[in-house]
Amino acid sequence: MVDERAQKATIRDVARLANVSLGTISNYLNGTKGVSARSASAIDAAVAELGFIPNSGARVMRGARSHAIGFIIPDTTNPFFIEVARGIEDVAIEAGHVVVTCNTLGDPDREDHYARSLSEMRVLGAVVTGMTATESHLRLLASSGAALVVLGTPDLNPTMSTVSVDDRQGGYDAMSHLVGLGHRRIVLVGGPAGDVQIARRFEGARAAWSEQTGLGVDELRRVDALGSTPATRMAAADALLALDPLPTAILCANDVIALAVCARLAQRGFTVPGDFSVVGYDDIDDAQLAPVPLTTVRQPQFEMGLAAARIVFALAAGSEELQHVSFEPTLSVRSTTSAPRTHALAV
Amino acid sequence: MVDERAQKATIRDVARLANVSLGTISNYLNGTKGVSARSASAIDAAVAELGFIPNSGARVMRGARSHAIGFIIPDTTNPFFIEVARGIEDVAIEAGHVVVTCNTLGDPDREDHYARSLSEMRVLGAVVTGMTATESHLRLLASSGAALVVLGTPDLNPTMSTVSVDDRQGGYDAMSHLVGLGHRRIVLVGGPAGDVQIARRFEGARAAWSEQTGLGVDELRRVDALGSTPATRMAAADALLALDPLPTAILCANDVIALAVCARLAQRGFTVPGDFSVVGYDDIDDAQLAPVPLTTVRQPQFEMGLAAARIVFALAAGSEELQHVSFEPTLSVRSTTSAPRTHALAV
DNA sequence: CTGTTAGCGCATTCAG
DNA sequence: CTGAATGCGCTAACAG
Repeated sequence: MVDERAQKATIRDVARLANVSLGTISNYLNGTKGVSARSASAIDAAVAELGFIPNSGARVMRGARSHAIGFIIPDTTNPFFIEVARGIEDVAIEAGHVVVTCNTLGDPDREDHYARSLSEMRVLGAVVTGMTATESHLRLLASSGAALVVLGTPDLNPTMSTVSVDDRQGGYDAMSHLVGLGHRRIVLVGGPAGDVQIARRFEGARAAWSEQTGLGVDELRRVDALGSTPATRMAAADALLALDPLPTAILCANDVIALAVCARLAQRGFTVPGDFSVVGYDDIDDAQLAPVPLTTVRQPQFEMGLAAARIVFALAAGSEELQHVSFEPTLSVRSTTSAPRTHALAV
Repeated sequence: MVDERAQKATIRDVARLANVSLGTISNYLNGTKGVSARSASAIDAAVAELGFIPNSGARVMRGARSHAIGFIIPDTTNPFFIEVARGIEDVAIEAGHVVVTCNTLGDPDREDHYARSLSEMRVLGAVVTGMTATESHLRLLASSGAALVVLGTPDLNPTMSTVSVDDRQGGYDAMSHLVGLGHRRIVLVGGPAGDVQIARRFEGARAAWSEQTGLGVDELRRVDALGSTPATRMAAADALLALDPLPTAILCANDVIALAVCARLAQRGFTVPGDFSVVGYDDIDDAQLAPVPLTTVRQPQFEMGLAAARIVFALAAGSEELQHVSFEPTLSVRSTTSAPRTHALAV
């Protein structure tokens, strides 16, 4: 029953060995107050000898927040979120913190588990990807004292700080590009229903369409990937190929979908942009690495992570005011788009 | 200076409101002992009314481990690790824990930061990707009482539990496939130096080569991606195209490299497998999603995560014995490999 | 089944 | 600059 594994040294042991008092150690280790050089080196020696590791639980119990921030997302397999996470992580590390990535898969049970866990940990704050942000799990987290920043539009989250990109504009630009190239038979490829961001992008796309072509938005067809797996995206590509008449251009809700569509088209023997033009959204790394580099609307993922994390720290430091940082999407024209074939134009 | 943000309710407040004692609350909330139905409902009501959120720091301070496990990896942009993380996460959630993903980038400062942070948090354990595993940051973590499992070979980590896949065998199989197809001009494409896993894979590949062709291993050329970024992988592909004579087949250390190589070849106007056969390693999702589905050696990433996390919990529960779980790699032949062109055979 | 009590490791008083 | 005392929120051990 003996547990030899656990580290036993406490700050008291250090004090004893170094021959100084608790307070001095604490002051030295936390830089609260200066201590004499003699004490300092004695403490260093004792810490090293004992292998002393402060117990952050004790600090937290006294009312401090833990040195951790959460990042709540629906899907870790989307490189977009990973890149945002890298930005968050860099800021967190600089502040001596860690980030707990919470992959909810949109499952309420998992959302609840994570909100509760982060709350009990007394995390400093969290970056959440959200739609309503009034959801109960987020309220719980907020009530625990965590500083929340949502990756989403300010208008839907008036009471919280936000980091956003103008989705409507991005969709508008993507569609303008396609229309400008001469495309008039376009499909929108979306993801699982209920995603606000995607809705905004398509809203912008429809606006550009009717403004610039004078045609009705019902001329724009739509296909959705019914899930967040490779298989569902491939299926969406197949669905789109069953459309009659075939589209000449495909505007996707994100790059992961766009890349899957491109792959499927290639597998089916079609060429891009010869047979179809394709536009993505996000500009993940893989977009430029594709066999035919993807035309897409860029969101500055890493910078968004940086910004969100900085707001978390500012809020946690006592800043009262909501902050709303917004970035502009930028169309990145690469090689998956071109004018439609002449015979296609002659509908 | 008033901080209204933080949640103030403690277990004492709950006790007062529910009119029961501290001990009863604790017993009820933790399921340690049964309590009367009357008490239970009174407690539930009080918890809800007060919005009480237990402070895990207090529990940890009393000697318990925190409900978190770490996952230390060199590069979050490799989908391989993300998939392993998903496995770890599923087990963690089931046990009411969270996982802290630590992206070190191979930087000793970051490794140190994370080892220290996880130690101070008193995490239950950690899954580490490691080479030597005797590295100082891992020793620190172990000394904090965390249960460690390494994703790596048992022979290099005799003192720790491991989850591994037979890299040598995987490399052997990949090479056998290529040799069997008739390829005799093959390049090995590796990653940043010092990766033990890659060394093993190539070791197996060389063994298959000499056994099956009777040729010397110096006939096998090698090119390396000098970093873990898209750009370095593209550069490796370009380097390979500068070889004279050109290879007929390319054996890559992992899928991320292989996919980048395929993309670059396509961008340069070459066809796969027409001009070059390509083999990857890992079998990440993108492998089958590529325009031409990638032939690769599969490692069961998700299952590896599951296994590693289970060992962490077993160890933390007091199991003394080291565990070594190993998986078999399996060659997944898809469409990037075929016999070399005849003219290429006639060197 | 319930109530009481005694610390867990640390940072922050406050006196020297 | 140092030392001693206090209490943070909680659980385990024990007494009723």
